Amino acid sequence: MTVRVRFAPSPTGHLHVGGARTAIFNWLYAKHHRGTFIIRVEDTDQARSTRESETMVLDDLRWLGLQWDEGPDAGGPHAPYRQSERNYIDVAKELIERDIAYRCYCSEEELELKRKAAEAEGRPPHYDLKCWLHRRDDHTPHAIRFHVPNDGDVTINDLIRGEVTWKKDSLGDFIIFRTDGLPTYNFSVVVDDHHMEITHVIRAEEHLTNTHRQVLVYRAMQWPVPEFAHVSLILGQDRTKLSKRHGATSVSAYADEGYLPDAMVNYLALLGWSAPDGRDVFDRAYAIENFSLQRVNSAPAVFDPQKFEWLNGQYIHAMSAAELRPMVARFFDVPWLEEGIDVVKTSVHRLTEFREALRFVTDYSAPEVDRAFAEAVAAELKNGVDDVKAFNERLKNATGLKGKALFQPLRMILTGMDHGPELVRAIPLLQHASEVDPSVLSPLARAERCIR
RNA sequence: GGCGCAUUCGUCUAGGGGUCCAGGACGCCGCCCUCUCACGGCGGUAACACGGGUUCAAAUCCCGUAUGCGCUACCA
Repeated sequence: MTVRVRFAPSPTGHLHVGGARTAIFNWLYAKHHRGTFIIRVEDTDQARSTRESETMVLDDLRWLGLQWDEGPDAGGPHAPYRQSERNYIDVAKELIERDIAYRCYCSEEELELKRKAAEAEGRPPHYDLKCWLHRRDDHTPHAIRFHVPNDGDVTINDLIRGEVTWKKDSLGDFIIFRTDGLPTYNFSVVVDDHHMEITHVIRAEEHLTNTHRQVLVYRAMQWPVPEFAHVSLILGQDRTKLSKRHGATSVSAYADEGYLPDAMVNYLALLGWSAPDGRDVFDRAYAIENFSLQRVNSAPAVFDPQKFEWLNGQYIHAMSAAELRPMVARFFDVPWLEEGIDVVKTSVHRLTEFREALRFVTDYSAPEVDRAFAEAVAAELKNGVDDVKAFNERLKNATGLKGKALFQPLRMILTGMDHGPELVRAIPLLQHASEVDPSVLSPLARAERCIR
């Protein structure tokens, strides 16, 4: 049987890192098994869902490079891929006819009162079965409930958590269709997953205790129950669920801060999953090849911005200036960008930092530099800088300065003489001329790097 | 309240009865490289929540406690 998995975002804003990780796990699982990765938009909550949000989420997914095989804009044999476009009422009607579901005419106010009374008396706040005991069928506004008999229990074998069991009497009759004519999540998700022939439901832990309701629907319809895998939550550094209070949490925010999609996929995959050989830095091909749900941790994970930034730096350092240039250009662009990137990239962890790292060239402010020093530099410059090491050596002897004291003012003078961009351009040539060894050339290059 | 899930260095984790006085990574500290800052290399710091069992042997299995989180909605 071929694996079919789906990521089902609610279009209520940008994709957040938690959702992104769930999407990544689904995608990795599908790719590993050469299966199908599907996107389905859960937009039955019309109050919160918008088409603009859907576009944003889809764009975020594309930015991450998680290409879907079926879904919005991709088509596929199991359309529609938006819940708002699917018909659910026929299934509900079938359940009513078979006396498994029933119409409920209770008002929300009435239910609210009963719930509070039950809680006050220490009883479970379950529905009191009023409309089940007095079933009727008329056109006054009503919701549809699923009847749960108080017998036996429901067990699933979660691929991440193992066996999880609930007693049926721990849950009351639940709504599958609202009065406004729209299906609830616990119902629509089952109908969708069944019609799309989803084989593995990989989703966040917050859905774990809804699963027993869904299994009941599968059983009632005599539909095959898919495999489940519930991934733990991502926490902020205060160990509460990651939210806006913790700073950037949306994928697009990280994109704006200069993080690379590959680094993000890598980091998020590491939050809960670990490579069999323990490596932290890996590309997509490696992750796909080695991914398995058995290696997904069931405990919640704290998002660590420092490690993410370090990892992003690893990607930047490993990339060539030519590869980096178009990505950096989104934030900052000059004609000599590629040469500049080449000079400073090892000191950068995020794409947005290139601007600051190259500031010494673009907008230095003329400092007070000792006149004698400036003249010494000018004199040495006349001799040329073909041998950087010798140049530095002569200058050091001439001024009696070294280290920071030497290079800071030197850099200022060089850029102050408007040689900045030319110097940056010259650096790769100098490097070449000085026969590879960076330690030989670098003094000048690195002097230019010195910002503070 | 009820039900469910979780608990290894500050953080991400390895570990699925003996090979663990617990390994790796980030961070932090130190050293090396270096005429500055980085990069890189080397080394160090630091953890099995607690209490009972089971067993010759438990981080690993079972029970309980504590703590955290989730669900218990006509949200998803």
